[in-house]
Amino acid sequence: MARGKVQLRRIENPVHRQVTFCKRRAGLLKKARELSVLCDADIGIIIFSAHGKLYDLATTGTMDGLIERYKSVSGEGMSGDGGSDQRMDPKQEAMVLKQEIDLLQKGLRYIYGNRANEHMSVEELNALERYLEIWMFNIRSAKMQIMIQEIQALKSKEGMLKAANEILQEKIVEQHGLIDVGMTIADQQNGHFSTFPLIEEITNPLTILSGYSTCRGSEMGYSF
Amino acid sequence: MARGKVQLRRIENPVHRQVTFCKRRAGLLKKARELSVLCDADIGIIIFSAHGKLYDLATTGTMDGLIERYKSVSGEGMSGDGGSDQRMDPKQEAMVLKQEIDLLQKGLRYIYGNRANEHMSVEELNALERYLEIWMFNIRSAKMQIMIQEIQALKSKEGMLKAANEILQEKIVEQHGLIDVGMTIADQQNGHFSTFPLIEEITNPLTILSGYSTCRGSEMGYSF
DNA sequence: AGCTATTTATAATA
DNA sequence: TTATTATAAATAGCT
Repeated sequence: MARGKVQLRRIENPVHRQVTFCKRRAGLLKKARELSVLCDADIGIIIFSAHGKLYDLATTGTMDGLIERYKSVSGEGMSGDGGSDQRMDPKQEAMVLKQEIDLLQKGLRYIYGNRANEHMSVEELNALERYLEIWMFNIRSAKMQIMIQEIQALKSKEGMLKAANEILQEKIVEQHGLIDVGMTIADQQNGHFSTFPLIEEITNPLTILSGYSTCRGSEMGYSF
Repeated sequence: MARGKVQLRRIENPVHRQVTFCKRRAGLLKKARELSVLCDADIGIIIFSAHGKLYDLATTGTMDGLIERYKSVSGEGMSGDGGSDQRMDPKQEAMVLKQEIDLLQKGLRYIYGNRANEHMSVEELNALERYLEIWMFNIRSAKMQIMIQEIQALKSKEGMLKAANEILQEKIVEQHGLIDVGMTIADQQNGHFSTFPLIEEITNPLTILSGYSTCRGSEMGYSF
């Protein structure tokens, strides 16, 4: 593509061919990474040089994960090319999951093990970072939800207890005239649940994550 | 690459993203075919769109053939996992690792799957959150280290070049009397590397947390 | 889908 | 391999 148009045929000069192979290989992998990032695609590339040396790239998880996903999908869609591009079926989703677990395991080995034995590219590290950010967001959401549910359960329990309390008090008043028990008054003043209204303000975990910028969570099919 | 530089990050506009996906996918496959022909390489590419639709290319034989070849070749090079860590004995480390992986897998299932089927306590979620924070820190450290190493390499290169430059200039002055070349002066004033001292300030990845976008500056050399 | 203005990739070369 | 640079290709933003 420069200093002369290129003919689409095998380069005969071996040196020239090797140089071109190096450069174009790098270019191809770069393009693949860009496409992956820009359009949120998962890409695997396998290159065997003429001499049989292997070069590969997996933009998501591991190559094995992508291969498994490929096999499951390409095997399924035998009924023609009609691309009904709807939501992913559970099988595919499971594949994606497996890939991510692969990446995470690799990350763990990288961090806890000897770094010399595990090679993670800056790209992989970036991918891991993205996952972790999304995770953190989701985990915080989950915690919030659990706590909110718990709080609501406690609230309703409180309501029932209060009601029961009042009924009991009335009964006591009926039986003993003006003698008051006192406990229920103390409980009400204590304000054990007085902080609950504040919960509404922190329901959205975004308010907890100070620096969370690119929230991809909502568009990834997280069903909550 | 046209009418405006593109930032290396997910395109948020869905229409725009889809168009770019189509165009760049075509471009990528074309490049792969060219590389294959020009340099006599065998290439397989697997692309999953964000919605899970599969696009593939095998320049030689079938994808399954390439996958088999990939598996046989990539399997060979694996010389075991011998990670002798000095701090912990391997057995213990393996246990820790296994526990963490279990937790992470559970977390993934929890997030991606049906939450009703996976029960994670707030304690477990907190543990997960702690792990993720540590991970994030470590990953950012790793990225920083890689970049800092590159920068230091460039620095030492610069030093050598400057020294060589001065020697050359002296020689020229010796030979030509007072005639000055000027280039080296310009280079020194230019301050091409004047921003390097700032690196010391951002060595701690925590300071990067909020503003890390995409370091494209020195990406050329990352070939891990 | 087409059309350009620009950005990228890279062939030739050292 | 790597670096440089003139040019060919690819493609982003619009129709």
